[in-house]
Amino acid sequence: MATTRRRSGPRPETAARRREILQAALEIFGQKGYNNGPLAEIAEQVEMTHAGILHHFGSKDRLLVEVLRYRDESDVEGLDEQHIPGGTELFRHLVRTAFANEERPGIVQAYAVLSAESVTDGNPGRAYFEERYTTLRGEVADALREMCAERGIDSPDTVARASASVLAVMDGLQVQWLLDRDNVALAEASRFAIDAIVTAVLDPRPSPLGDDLP
Amino acid sequence: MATTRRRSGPRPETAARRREILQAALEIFGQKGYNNGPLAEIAEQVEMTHAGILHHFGSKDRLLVEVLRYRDESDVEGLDEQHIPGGTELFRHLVRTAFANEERPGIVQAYAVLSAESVTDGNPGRAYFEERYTTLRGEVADALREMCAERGIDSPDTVARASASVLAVMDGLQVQWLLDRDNVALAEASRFAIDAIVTAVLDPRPSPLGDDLP
DNA sequence: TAGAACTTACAATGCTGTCAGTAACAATTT
DNA sequence: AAATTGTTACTGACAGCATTGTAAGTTCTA
Repeated sequence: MATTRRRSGPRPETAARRREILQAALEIFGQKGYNNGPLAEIAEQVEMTHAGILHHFGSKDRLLVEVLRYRDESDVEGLDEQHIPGGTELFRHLVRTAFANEERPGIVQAYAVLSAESVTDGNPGRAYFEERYTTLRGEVADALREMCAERGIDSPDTVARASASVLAVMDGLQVQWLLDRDNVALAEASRFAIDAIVTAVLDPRPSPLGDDLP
Repeated sequence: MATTRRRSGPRPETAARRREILQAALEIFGQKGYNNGPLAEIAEQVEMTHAGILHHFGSKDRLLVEVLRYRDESDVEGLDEQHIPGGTELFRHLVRTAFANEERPGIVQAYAVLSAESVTDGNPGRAYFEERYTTLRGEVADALREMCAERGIDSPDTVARASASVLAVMDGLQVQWLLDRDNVALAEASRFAIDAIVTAVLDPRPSPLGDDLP
């Protein structure tokens, strides 16, 4: 005999509250890293106790995973939105994002710190970043292939290397920028490097370093 | 009246013992990060208690600083040795190092994790990395200027952007590689990107992305 | 024989996670 | 419409562990 079950689910305001927590967590993890960013501090920022946060997310590990997903869903970063424009437009978008990021060092730092931390022993964010890089490289590669096709070029190896390189410069420059925010060359470098890499794909030239390297 | 002081200083074997500790610390910090890498674990690896390590280095903070300096002194990395060959040779050296690094993921990881961690609140390694990047950018810039001079080119802005970009790709690619070690494109990408960036300095071409960006 | 190189023991803190309880609320019953 | 009742969203207290650093004592050796 099936008794009539009483179900209520989360209350209307809870979704918003959780977003507040995720936002606060992003800030704290950004400033102090995941391992060094205590739940209590996140809790304090949303006027709650740390037990309250654990009520919502179960564990600190799960909170991190949700934080990373949250950053994707909201257009906080904007780098990898659902709908990516093809061809040239993607790179123009990347360059604009790089400039826009100057206004939000918090998110930039969170991303830089958490991605590097993710490669350490048993870090709960690792799977997220593995997948993320794979996806992003794929998107950049698609855009490059499209540009190649328009010009009647085909060079799969080059496209793969270039995709990784584009993401790498952007990440690497962010770390340097976080250590030296007044250095204008760092802000301008993304534009320069992306141009250089895309050009090398579309219009390859002989290496200035010789051809006898490993 | 100056009494004859009895001074002993460190014992002969101590220097070697400290190097053992630094090596162990580099490994542990590399695997788990600084914040998450306990002294006890480092101590265990050199068959000592954590108090023994504190006897030698005073505090965990000071140990980190010594670890970073140690990595420079020993040719562990090889990237920034005392005597850097000028011009083209520097870039050839960078490319070789990138390939060689495939054999030592431990050090690569230590570097990637610790540099990113250094941008967090009150991290004791921050000053080290700030200085390191400034120095390295300077060295790359010198090499680029030399190459420019040989070809009668002069473009200070470009040189500054390119120097930062070269270091950035290398660092960024390392993080991606740590997350996906079987991806051969990642190993080959440094070579590709460095070529692309150096070429863009020596032989600039119009941007494929248009000139209307921020 | 003083000082170097430790060890053991411990103090002090900080952190995550659990548990029991409380207040508010939403769904159901009366 | 009011009373009922299960559920949600917490709090406060605390267990339990990990970690850094200190202090006192021991052994060895220059």
